[in-house]
Amino acid sequence: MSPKPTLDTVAKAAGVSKATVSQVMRGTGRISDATRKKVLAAAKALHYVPDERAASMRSGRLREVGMIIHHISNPFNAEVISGVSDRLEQEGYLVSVLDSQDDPERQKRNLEAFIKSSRAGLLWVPAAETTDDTEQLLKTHRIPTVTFLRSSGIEGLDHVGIKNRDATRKATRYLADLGHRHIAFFGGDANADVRNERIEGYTSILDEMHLGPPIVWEAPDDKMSGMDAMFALTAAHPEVTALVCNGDVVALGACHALQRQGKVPGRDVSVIGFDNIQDAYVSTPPLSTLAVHPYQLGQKLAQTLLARLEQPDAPASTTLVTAELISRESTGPAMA
Amino acid sequence: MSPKPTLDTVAKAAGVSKATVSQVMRGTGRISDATRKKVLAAAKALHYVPDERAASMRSGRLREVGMIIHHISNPFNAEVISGVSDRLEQEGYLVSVLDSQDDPERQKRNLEAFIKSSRAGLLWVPAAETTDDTEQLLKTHRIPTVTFLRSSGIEGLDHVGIKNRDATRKATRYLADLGHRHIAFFGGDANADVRNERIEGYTSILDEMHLGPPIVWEAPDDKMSGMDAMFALTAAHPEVTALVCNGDVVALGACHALQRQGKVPGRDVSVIGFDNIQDAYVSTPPLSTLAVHPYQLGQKLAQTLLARLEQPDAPASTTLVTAELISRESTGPAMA
DNA sequence: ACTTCTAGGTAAAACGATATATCTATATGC
DNA sequence: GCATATAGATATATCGTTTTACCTAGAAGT
Repeated sequence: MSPKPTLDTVAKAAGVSKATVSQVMRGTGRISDATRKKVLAAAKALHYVPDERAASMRSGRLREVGMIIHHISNPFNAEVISGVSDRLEQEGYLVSVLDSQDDPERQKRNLEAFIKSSRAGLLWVPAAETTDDTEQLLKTHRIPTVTFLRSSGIEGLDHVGIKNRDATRKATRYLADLGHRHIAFFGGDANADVRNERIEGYTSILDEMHLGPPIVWEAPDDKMSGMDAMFALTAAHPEVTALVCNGDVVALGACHALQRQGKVPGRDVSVIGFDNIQDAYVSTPPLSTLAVHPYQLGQKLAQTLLARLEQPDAPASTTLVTAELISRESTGPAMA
Repeated sequence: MSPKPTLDTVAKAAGVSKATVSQVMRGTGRISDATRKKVLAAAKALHYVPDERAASMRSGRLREVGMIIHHISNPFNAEVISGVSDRLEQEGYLVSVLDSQDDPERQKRNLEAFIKSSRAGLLWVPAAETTDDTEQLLKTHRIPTVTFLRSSGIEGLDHVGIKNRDATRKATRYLADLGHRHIAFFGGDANADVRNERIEGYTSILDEMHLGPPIVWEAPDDKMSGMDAMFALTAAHPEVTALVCNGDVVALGACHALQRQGKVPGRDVSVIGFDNIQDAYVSTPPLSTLAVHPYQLGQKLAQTLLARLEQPDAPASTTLVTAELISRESTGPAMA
């Protein structure tokens, strides 16, 4: 029944002033041991918890950062979140997550709510078709923002991403060294920047090793679609014996398709995924893939935001983390 | 360079008082059309956005609710979140999510941060080993809370759950009707309430149909562990020909184990999962499962919280949604 | 013409914290 | 012994809103 205790409540109970209580709670060190104990006792007894809203309003220090990501259910993202939270919690920040579901409308609503609620900064995976007015929103409100995985059209934002070009170069060269001569790039959405970078890496190796024209095949990023797209690809290009994929999920879909055709991934057709999700190594056969450590990426992300908050006017930074090629059983030498 | 615009900024620009601007922004309808237009124009020009913190402090109305869930990456949970958000956004609430990772320590930190930041209410999946002091925290601060999926030890909280007992009764009877005589319950953690309810349903059918003593087998909730546990189960109980599982993931793990043993799920051993995740119907063979519609569950959840916020002193409610049996190819008649 | 009502607007207090300036003893310097 | 530090506590202004009560004109009623 009693209303929420405030500084005043505690002050009265301890027989001191509000100012004193405030100083004790923040540990400024200007208060004597005797009164400090008194105040702490009173605070504990009343279950007093300071109201962050009031504190942040007056002090101008925000202690909460937001994340807006395209798919909260993606296991990779979940690991990123955990890396971010661990690092930012150390500095006393709370990290709360919004799911845009890769929907520009929803993302805009998220962003508007985000702005109203005054957070210190934003970690953001821009939705696929982010509209200009959404970008405008971020620009005019000058929110400290770090994008990750995907970059935005906005100048001057920090970014943490993956060395995509590098990664697919590694994967493609690996397949070529195994003797494959007809390698396709499989999966993803045509107008995605990230995918284009990956295709660039793939194509560059093809060029360097004179392996003919690139074969690039689209497929939405789920298993089912991956399977269907793979049926289409094998019909159109029966000569293909190796796949560099835009993601593990779609790669697993492709493997399924192969199996339904009586082929064995890793023997008849080699498949390399991207992401190293858990399913990649419990599938049959285990999937070769390009692995990025999402937890570390999350920590890097947190680090970048902290630096930005520290120095709001520093020039924008771009950090790219390398992907490592993990060879499992879905890849093997080309058959003679 | 200009600092963030406030009510005052807009008021000066429009040549009216703060109070007037405030009324226009909230649409109280007491302001004439002429001045309203003036104010709105000024607000737009300055990109003014009200500060939720100040507003909520004064009005006492909170417009943000939090969710704390055990695994943000679970696709089922992601769907729940989306149902919750859609419903609560209609009422002008922002929904932000924290991931406890099923870790009691992290959950407690989440909760403490949550309390400081003053949100209207909490949607909560209690972590597996939730400690007493965590529960105490919620109780003493009287936060409007709805638990879901798992229930807490706290009296008087609303709850939205699944008719677990009912679901596994359906599944077990279905298998028995297919002629199976040795049905095991597979997966989950020994001391989980939800699992116990499911085991109860399973056992009750065994009793009614005189199918011998229950066989209950533990397994952590990932594919790999499911596979390993299944090897152990077949070794210990070769007579088992059907499985009621505690989740799809673990069920898929079991199917894998069967395949590695040269057996065919649905022919040699029938398997029923729980959750109906996307993988369940793109696996080979597609997995029979108990389906709960997570989006609808989310909406129900939002509805329950809204009702609680409306009537803080209403008696606690419990809502259970039914799970539907979806029969796919991982189940079939017992072999003669 | 005089009261009474109402519409449209505003001043000022409040929400719960922090920050700044100020106050009062007591300790210190010479 | 007198000025001056200094430590410990406090009064008060402030952050950006909402709310309440009040004010002022012109409209309406008689």
